[in-house]
Amino acid sequence: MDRYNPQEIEKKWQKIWEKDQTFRAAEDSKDLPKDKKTPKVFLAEMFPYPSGAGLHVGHVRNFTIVDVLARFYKQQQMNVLRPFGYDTFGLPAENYAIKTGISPQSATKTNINNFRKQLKRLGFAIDWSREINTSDPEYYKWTQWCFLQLYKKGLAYRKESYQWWCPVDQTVLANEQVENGHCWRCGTEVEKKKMKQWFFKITDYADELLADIDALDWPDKIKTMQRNWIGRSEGAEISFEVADAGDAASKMIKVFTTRPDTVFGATFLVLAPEHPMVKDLVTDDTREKVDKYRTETLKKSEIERQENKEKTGVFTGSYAINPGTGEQIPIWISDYVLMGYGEGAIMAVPAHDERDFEFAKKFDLPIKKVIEKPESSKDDDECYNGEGKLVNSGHLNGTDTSAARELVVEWLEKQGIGSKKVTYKMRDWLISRQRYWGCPIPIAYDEDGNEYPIPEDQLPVIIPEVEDYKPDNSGRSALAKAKDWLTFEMEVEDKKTGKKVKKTLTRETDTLDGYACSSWYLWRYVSAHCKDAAWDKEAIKYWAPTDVYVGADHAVAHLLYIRFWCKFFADQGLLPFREPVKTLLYNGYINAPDGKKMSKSKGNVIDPLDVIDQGYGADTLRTYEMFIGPYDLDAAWDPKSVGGVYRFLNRCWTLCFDKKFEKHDNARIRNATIKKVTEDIHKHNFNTAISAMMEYVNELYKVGATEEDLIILAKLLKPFAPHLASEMLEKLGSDDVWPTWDEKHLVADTVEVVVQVNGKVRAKFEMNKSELSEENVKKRALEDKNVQNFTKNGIKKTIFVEKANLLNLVA
RNA sequence: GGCCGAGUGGCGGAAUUGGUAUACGCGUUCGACUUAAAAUCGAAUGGAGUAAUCCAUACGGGUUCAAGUCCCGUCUCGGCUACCA
Repeated sequence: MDRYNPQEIEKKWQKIWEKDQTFRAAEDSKDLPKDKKTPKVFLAEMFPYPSGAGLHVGHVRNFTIVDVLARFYKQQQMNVLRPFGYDTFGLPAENYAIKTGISPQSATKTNINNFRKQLKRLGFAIDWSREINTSDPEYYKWTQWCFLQLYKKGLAYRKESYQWWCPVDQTVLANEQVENGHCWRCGTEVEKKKMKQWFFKITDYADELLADIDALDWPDKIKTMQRNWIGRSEGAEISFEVADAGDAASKMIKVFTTRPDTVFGATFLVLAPEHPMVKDLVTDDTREKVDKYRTETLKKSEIERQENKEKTGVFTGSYAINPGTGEQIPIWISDYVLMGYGEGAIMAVPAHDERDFEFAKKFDLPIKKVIEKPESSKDDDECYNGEGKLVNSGHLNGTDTSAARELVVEWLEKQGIGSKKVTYKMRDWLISRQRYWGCPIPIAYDEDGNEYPIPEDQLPVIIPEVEDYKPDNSGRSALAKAKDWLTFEMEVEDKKTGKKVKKTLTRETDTLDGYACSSWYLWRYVSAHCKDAAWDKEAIKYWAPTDVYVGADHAVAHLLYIRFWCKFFADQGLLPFREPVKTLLYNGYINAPDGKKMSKSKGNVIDPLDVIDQGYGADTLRTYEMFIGPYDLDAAWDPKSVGGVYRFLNRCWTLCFDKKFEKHDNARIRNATIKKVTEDIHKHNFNTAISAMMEYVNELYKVGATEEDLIILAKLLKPFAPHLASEMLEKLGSDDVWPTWDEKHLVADTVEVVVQVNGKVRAKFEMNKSELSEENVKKRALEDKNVQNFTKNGIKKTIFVEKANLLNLVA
């Protein structure tokens, strides 16, 4: 008989699947399954950036998880949608173009072709008819359309904002291009430069994005990260009057606090150095020092500002009035107060806030206790930030801090100087990139700088090819160099007269953040080639939302953005659901055999295609990566263990092709294995599902396998090792319908009873299940010499646990 | 500093959620086959001890008839976050 030859059978089955379009799902409304009884399942991985290096083992792990589920559900006769796509915009292609002059368009095409070929060699059950690519005009036409929908509702807008700027390369840098405060290309320290930027108003959805996290079937880790990212805090906004300010515009300073209950303990105010009111608060005496401090802080890089944990600051020369005590308190500026959060100003309560305490100590400012900590409190720090009863707080003395938080706000509200306020750490999503290789923002400007959206019927705004891909020194992308593209004539409504006029407009040269392109691709999949809409209404109703989404990255960014877009489009009546992903699986990384991250520079990269070509084949690779450990944990590659999995598949082969069928009755282990594998796949315990199959095969080797045993084995194996399993099923003349188990086979006639004395195992014996009772077991147990030995001084208590077949005697 | 997760053989990891700790795989050792090696097949494999038995799930306590699992404290590692008022 032939030996197990993965090369041969894998090629054979890949050809068959391609020819038969085995994994094709119903495309549009006409095509959708009428049969409502067959449930649908929509599975996807986070689509990859197709780099020139091709697939790596991390991709294989990610995609195999999806594939196992897709094949498993398909074998269970469900309607499975398992598409694939490429996230192709981005810096690597652009940098490659700058270096080589090869256009990103063409490099991307080459890379996709390579990726597709490799994916096919892994035997993934992909519906290739709906392959998508974000840099395809057919696709980004609809990304631009999405942008316009947000624009129409005021959720895409422009405002001035600081951007990273490299003074040597004369270009704007994305956050990820800034490494420890330095430009990733030339190593120059980067600066912040104020520029007009596009934003999406994700903050409008902050509350819903937060509230809906609870109900998600997502890993807690991600849920917590998203909650922290949104960073909602409830508190109050309080206005402090500036003393002796007269009728000046800056008479009141607004602060945000989560502890309004401590307002009587506010002994000074601190403003962020950038705070616009600082200039009105300085006096002739302090001006020089304040100006110096402000320039120094602004000059400091973010890194320096973070490094220097010691508090710094200067007194402005002005005072504010504490609304509780009526006392005058000094106003300071310090870089520990951030302009971007709350009001950019705080009331400092040094007795009950550690940062304020530190600041007060350093500059010798008064510290006034307003909370009496409860006697039970073990906290013996000088600064107490817990709960307690108020003291030194006028009419609120004796009130609990929790109640006081409400009362203080009510009291301030009556005086018109305070109100409840909620703030978020999350900011609006900055989406403009001064990059060539991205989706053009469909906006143009007239000579006065007025914005005009490109009408939907004129989409897509195509990316023009250029000669030189370098950004120019104005901070604009290389798109600005495409002169023919840059200016054009369009009929628009004149902003003043309201009449239709033809105007010469200049296009926006910023492109969209790549995350915008990936914020809606899951919906494109349901009708990948739909010509007249981003997604087909009927198809989306049938397939979406995504049932299982698998990835290893983008815990907050991408996974928050798709939730935001989903809620937005649901509000426009374009999506019939408010959360895009039901179950999220977040898989771990695969590290090099030494446990370190794989990297080209370290030379420790394992190429999955090499593993296949070494002779192991795709089935071994897939099965190994599922066996390597729990899917959500990082794992180190172990070349020896790959061999172990290959041996296992080889044993499956031998059992099927090289041995005679036996008549042995293996119903028990067969049914137990079906149950274990089925339940484990449902729970995503892929590693233990494979263990169970190994045990099954070991047993069949010992006692001999019947034809039925082998059919079951092949069916269970198919999601993991589809080529081998298909070959086995072909020989056995069986379909691949997922098997069910019969509980009656799992109940044995006899069971092993365990007898413990004081919790330690002292005897084991077989017993007929029908005779299993406390008395019978105890009687048998006491016949045992060992048990007698340990119970010489009598038995105080007997515990019988039927479900564990266990008797514990307390002696 | 804060929040979260983890710590089980030589290694990757199992353990029905409080009920026989160490499944499965790797490695190692022995044996079979072979002129030999590889491959394959079979057996053994937490530690100590001749043995009965004892000791082992990071460490120290506790709850319980019974703890890897629950509670309290300590240590170590990993992730995220970083003056967010």
